[in-house]
Amino acid sequence: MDQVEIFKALSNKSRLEILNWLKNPELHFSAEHQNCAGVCVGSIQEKSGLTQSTISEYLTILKRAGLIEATRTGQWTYYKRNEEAFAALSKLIGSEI
Amino acid sequence: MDQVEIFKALSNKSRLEILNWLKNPELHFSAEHQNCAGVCVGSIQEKSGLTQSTISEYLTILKRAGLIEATRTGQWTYYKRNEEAFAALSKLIGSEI
DNA sequence: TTGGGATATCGGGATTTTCCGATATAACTT
DNA sequence: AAGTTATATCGGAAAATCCCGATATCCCAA
Repeated sequence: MDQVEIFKALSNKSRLEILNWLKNPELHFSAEHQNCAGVCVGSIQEKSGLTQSTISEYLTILKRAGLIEATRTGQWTYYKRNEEAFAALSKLIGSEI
Repeated sequence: MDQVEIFKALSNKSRLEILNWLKNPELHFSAEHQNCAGVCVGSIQEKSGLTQSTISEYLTILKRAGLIEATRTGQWTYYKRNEEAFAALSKLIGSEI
């Protein structure tokens, strides 16, 4: 758990927005663009207004920080939050840092 | 409470180190370089190995993010943690973000 | 097996961050 | 008033980040 990498991942308005959307996918994405594995890249990209390459990169940054998880199914990659990571981070800030 | 500003402030190894030192000043600084208002800039600078200007800037960044507080006394500025801010951030990550 | 759709990676210009040395300011001392 | 000490601010080189367009890869369908 690289603290600096996590905080860097969180140091961007667009990435915080993505994490917020993924907290309640059913609220932010239509049913056909999500499943139990998460939401696909294209839906996130479309909603964000940023380019596909940027969103793909941002999702990779969040994934490398451990904040989200990816599941590839056919040509789609579904991303969802790793809630354990957020719980651990919350605890860390509340006690260690 | 600007989330991005807070996470940017935390996105640096040296600044995280400073916050860690300030968590238990009595463990990391000699008694004559601290008081109830915190630890003075020079002591932090000396311990860090970075230059005076860099440490002064880093403390300003942490202060602007609300993570630490400054008290000027004569020619010294004492810095200490703002624990409420850390508690609030922990709560935020555990529920909002 | 070829074409198309979804995602990842590459290369890069613009901006920001990192950390420095030099200089300014502010307060104390004599 | 002049010198000293503590801190803040300025200007800048190097590195990192932001976000893009172009291209590559991967998978499915016809």
